[in-house]
Amino acid sequence: MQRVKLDKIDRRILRDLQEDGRMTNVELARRAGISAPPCLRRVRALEETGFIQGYHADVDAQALGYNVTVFAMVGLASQAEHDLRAFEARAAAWPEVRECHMVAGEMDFLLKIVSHSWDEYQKFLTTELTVAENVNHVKSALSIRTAKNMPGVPIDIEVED
Amino acid sequence: MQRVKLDKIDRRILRDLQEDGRMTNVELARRAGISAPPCLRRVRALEETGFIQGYHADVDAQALGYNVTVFAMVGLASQAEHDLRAFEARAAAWPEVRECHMVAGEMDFLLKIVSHSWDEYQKFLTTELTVAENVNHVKSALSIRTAKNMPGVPIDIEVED
DNA sequence: GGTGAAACACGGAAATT
DNA sequence: AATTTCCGTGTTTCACC
Repeated sequence: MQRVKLDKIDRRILRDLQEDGRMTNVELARRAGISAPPCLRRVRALEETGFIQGYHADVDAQALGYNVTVFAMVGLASQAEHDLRAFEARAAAWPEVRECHMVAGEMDFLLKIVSHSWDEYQKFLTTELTVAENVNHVKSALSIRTAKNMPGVPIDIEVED
Repeated sequence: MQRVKLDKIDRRILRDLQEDGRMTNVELARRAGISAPPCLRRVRALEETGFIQGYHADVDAQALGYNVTVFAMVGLASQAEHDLRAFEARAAAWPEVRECHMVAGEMDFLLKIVSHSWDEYQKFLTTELTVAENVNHVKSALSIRTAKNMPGVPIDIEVED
């Protein structure tokens, strides 16, 4: 990762693209207060230095039948680095597991899992997750409703460079 | 939300745009096996019916100095609908709170929070979250590392229409 | 869903400060 | 060194089949 400082224009670009990833370069430039070519160069630079890691359409999970989101709190029997990595690799391979975070506290991993139904989740839980190597215990927190779901991070453009 | 069935081409479009939200319409059409104009019509229809809720650049949180991600498990004193809504409104107004899910289980809400540092998080915790109306207890799970972070849902194009 | 055409945006190169 | 203007190329998006 580059440690070059971002100026106000860069942050403005990041904020706008985080808000609307399909904004055209001319509109982006207009908002940033510069002309299109340097704006595009900045975007390319932000992509190449990894500040922008990609662009994604936000697909409505429920519209596709994914009605159930569950956060699974997983405790492992062994926390040796090799065993942690092995579990992470297994979690990454399950398509219904969308996020896998190693956390400090009473659990070892927090997983965000999407399913078509509670039954489907239970099947995944009993035939995949709880029986996986080194998994000690799993607590499931079913998401009833999502009040906020903002991608990315807050970007304040009004700070000094 | 429309309950019209998506055909294989629609699912292909959704999958590709979820993967790369800035893919050009001609490339999208080429992959879907149709020409550009009908492809664009499908994309617009998917946007208007809400299957596609938006497009977002995936900004590297760490590169912007957000080194700390915390999952806060919040228990409320009162679970009356009015009080739940009040807490959700408050959570939605905090910019560092990126996600707020009401969950079933031992807690009431699961929040995903980003901060520049552990200190900044503790300040938020002690001056905002724990002192907020109706908040009973908060357990913080600091994310050590993220092994997987896939946006959206798995989209299988090879199912019958 | 496909075809053709106009409007527009992208992405160089040269000119400007 | 960076931004602005200009222009060729490709894409988007319209009307129509």
